[in-house]
Amino acid sequence: MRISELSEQTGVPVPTIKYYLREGLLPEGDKRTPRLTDYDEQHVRRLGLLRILRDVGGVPVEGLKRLVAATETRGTVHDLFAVAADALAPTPPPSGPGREQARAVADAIIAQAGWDRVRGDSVDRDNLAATLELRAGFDTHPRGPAEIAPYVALADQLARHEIANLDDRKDRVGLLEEMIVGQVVFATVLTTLRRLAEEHHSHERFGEDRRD
Amino acid sequence: MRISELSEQTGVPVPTIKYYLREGLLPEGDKRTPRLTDYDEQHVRRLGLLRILRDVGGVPVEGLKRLVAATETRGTVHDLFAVAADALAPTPPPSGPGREQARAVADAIIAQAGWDRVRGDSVDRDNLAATLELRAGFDTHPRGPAEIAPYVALADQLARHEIANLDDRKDRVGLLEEMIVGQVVFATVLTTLRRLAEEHHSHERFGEDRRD
DNA sequence: CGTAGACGACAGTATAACTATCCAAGGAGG
DNA sequence: CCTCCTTGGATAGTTATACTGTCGTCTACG
Repeated sequence: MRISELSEQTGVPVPTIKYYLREGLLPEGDKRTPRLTDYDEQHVRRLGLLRILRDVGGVPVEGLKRLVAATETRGTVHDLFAVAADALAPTPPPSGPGREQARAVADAIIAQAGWDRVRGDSVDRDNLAATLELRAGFDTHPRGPAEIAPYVALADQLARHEIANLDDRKDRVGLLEEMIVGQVVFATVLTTLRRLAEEHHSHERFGEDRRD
Repeated sequence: MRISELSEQTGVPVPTIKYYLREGLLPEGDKRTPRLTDYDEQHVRRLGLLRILRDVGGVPVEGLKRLVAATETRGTVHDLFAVAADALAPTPPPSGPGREQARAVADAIIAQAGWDRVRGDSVDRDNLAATLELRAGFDTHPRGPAEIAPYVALADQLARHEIANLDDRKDRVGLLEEMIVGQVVFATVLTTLRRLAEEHHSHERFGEDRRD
């Protein structure tokens, strides 16, 4: 199929496809002649994946590049997932004054959860620390790790559920795609659902409350 | 306190403070004379709030403006929360071909959850629909509402927990702040924890799996 | 009384993610 | 064979967001 057809099928404009090609997000097509390149279903699918990650998940193009690079990872599927997790994680903000302590708290939370398969240099350890640090800076509350316990339990549930539901017939990259889409889409869904649920549940407590 | 002091205390550069002032995110200080304006603790706090929402939650300046405007809402605290939810929700992407059906599904999910206090025109109804629509376009799977049920249950739990934990001594805007920070910070925390948990739990199923 | 710092207006910058233009050439229809 | 449309490839331009910098003036404070 030609580039124009690829564009029609996916709804992605031709210049954008060219851009993705340049950035290496989309593999080159089959170059029949220097003037005619052939794209196939694989390209349609990849483009769909890229669009859903960007439009729904807000994953930046840089992250998409890391993800594409991650698919080259050798080793077990577990290794592949670990590299992808780093690719998907935002780059941690520059560390402030309380980072070291926050990092210790983050590590403690992970240990407490029993997540002993998480690499010591996982990007998300720093991300967790950074968030904790900023939060601590805002609110002078005590706010110990106890506050986070329910979220840890929830995340654990969620992860078990999603890992268990992956389709075993797929190949390694297929599994990765399913995992990523699930992660990104359901993170968005969950955030939206949570806002909806708070709107509903705030009625019981605050439906009559006109405090000033 | 002078603007330079406000800057030092919060770590936000003076030009940025001026920018926030121009945009109306920060209330004007007390103008003692045309050349001397006095800022106080309230400004320090507000600046901290703005920074945490932007740096941790990635809330765009536009959203912050809507949030500031929301604090003017009359009515019950529940009404206030509802307006804030709309302010915090991303603007739904332009609707595609399957939006109407997706919106019906979204409404059904909300009804099924028993969230009957959610306004009919809540922005998040459209957001949920938009996400569902994009997801459906990617994967040709059946993927009925059953798939979403566990997330609904989780969001319900989460919302109950957070509403119940709000500090009753605060005034309406104080409650709003606490709710917003909780929502934004814990959305980020949960996303990070989930990636960590998936890294851990993928080991059990895929730790030896080198499939090709 | 001299000057550092504040105000306010406005212009400039950085980054991300596209989008547009151009050109030469190949290929499909007639 | 001729014509015209489309492609590939390179490069330049655009839009949006979120700041950041400069300038002229003026005044509170030492």
